Amino acid sequence: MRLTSKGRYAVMALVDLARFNNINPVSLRDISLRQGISLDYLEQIFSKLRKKEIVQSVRGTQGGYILNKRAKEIKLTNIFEAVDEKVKTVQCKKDSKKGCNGKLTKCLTHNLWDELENHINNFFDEKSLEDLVKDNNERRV
Amino acid sequence: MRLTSKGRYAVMALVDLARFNNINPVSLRDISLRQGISLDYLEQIFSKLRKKEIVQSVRGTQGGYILNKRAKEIKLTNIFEAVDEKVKTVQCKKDSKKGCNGKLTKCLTHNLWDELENHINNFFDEKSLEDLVKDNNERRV
DNA sequence: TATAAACCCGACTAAAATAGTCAAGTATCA
DNA sequence: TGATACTTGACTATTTTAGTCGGGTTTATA
Repeated sequence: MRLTSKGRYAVMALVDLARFNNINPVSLRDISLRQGISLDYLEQIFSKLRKKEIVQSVRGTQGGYILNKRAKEIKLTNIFEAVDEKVKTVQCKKDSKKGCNGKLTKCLTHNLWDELENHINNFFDEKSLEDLVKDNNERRV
Repeated sequence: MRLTSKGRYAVMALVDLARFNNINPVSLRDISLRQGISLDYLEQIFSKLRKKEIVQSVRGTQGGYILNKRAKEIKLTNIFEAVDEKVKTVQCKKDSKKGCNGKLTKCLTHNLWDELENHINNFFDEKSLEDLVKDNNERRV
């Protein structure tokens, strides 16, 4: 099991963005430099974040992105969903040959993966962007 | 983030094995048929489980595998570790250019991934093979 | 003692996913 | 009008995954 870079980058970039928010739009170029993430890749990621209304874009010079909601209201779940990073455990539904979708007796561990998914998602549901920014400021002091 | 088949298969196979334990060794061929997992792939997986002393092998005709410990003592953590399925979140240590290993100011989200890892590992630490077998028997009734 | 069942081991490979890159735009400010 | 920055979609190299394949060795049993 691994978390992909896309998800990590999305969170890193948004924490970066959240710190500068309410002042001016932040350009991807700046985030790219500060966080060491490829600009082109960031553009892909922010395109998704914008479509899911997590950020707003400001075009033109001095443009960039701003948060579209308060940091408190943006949960990690929302971020991961936006960039297609979801916890996948069982594939029972997709392919009728594998997994257990038809037969009641199969998939001895189905329940387990469900539980695990819930466990992880609870963690993501509870953490907001604000929490991360705060957490960061505290450690900085 | 996804859980790979190797980890899922390992758990499925061991639950299957645990149900028949204390009677005779169970052959991979049987597990392969019951669980729909490629025999060759199972052999790879069980080779790792054996090296980590989770199962014992019995060679020759009528051979197979048996658990090397009581089902209660085999935690999911042990299984995942054995098949190299671990929760990977941050790569800070490996590559000195990326991540945050040197610099104190980088990696705004380092703490987060640590927490997440702990959260998931707690789940795996608590679940034993016995729990899964029991859980299964209950639902079967 | 021959044979078949089963484990053992390492190399190979096809397919998918990931992590980007690249090119050609459009909008806006100064 | 030029520079900055977002927008979009196609392309691609690399890595990982999920196996396959071909050869072993061991051992019960007929």
